[in-house]
Amino acid sequence: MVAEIFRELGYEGATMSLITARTRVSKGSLYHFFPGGKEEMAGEILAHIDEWFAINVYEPLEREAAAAAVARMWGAVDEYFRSGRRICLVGAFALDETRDRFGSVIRGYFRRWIDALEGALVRSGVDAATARRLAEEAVVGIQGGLTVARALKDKTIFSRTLGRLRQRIDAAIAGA
Amino acid sequence: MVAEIFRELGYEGATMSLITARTRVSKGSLYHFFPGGKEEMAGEILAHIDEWFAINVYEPLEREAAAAAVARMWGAVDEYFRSGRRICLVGAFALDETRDRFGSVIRGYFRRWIDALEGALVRSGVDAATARRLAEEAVVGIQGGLTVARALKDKTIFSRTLGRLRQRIDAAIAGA
DNA sequence: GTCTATAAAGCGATAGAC
DNA sequence: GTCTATCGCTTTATAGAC
Repeated sequence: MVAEIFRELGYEGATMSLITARTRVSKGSLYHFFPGGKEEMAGEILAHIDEWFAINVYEPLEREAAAAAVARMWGAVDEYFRSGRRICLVGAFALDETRDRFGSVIRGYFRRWIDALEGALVRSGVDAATARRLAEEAVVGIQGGLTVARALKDKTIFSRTLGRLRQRIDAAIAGA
Repeated sequence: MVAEIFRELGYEGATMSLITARTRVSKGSLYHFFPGGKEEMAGEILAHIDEWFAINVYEPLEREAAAAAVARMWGAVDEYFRSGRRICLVGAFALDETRDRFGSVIRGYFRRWIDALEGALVRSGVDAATARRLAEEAVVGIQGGLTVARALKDKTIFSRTLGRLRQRIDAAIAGA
């Protein structure tokens, strides 16, 4: 709910007044739950996102049968970003002045995603160099797809991007 | 100069006080040149970006020999984004609340880029469906590469992304 | 715990001297 | 044209009643 306000308007755009108005929770209560104020709220939202990706993306990629985990990733990503209607808050924070504030979380999000996908591809028989290249390409492509989809107000761009990346990775797994 | 402040901190993060401090031009003078204030400044910066891309990217793609124009695009893009040290202000604006304010400029930037690249690929003999797919993939990939490069503070991600996209498009032109 | 009222600071923008 | 001083408003954050 609050996360959606940040996703829609960015860190600066999501003012406390707007958050109280939309959640119908007063500032007093908001500061009761988040004594650290806005920064703590955003921090917990980022932690929640990281937890979701850990459970639904990173851990399956790290632990489950590689091909199945990769297949599962596409579904999870498509679901999470609502097929392109939602942007990636971590990516958005990486581009503005919040970058420094949440730098380590932002770095961890992208690094772990790329590393986990690379690992799964290696385990499924793809050679190391190709796995690294494909993993980086996938995470980069997803971010770009979300950005351009929102810029053009055309969510089909994200779907097509996801489809292209999936096809390429599936081919590498099949050919391994 | 001012553009760099916006690129670094985003629309909200680039406050007028900060702009006066860094440019050593007082607010009075700033408002003398930009009566419309901050919004006008950002608008002119976006217009300047659009002009640069029109001259160095779109028009060559639309007018020059297709293969040469595509080759030129990679150089122009790498130069403009300083090999990944600079982000795309248009992409950043697409993700925050400025999206609505500059919506048509943002849409125009991405649409014209994809369309121009698609056109050049078609003219160089690539079939229509493949050209559209490759053009979209390139612009999406560039945006994603810039985002992830900044998030991981690793500009080599952008270089590798550009290399991958270039290779794929060159192969399509060569095979056409 | 939840609220209203308000403080303190920073914001974009303006006035007016020079 | 450029500056300083300041306006009016919004921001984050707090105080204190209930």
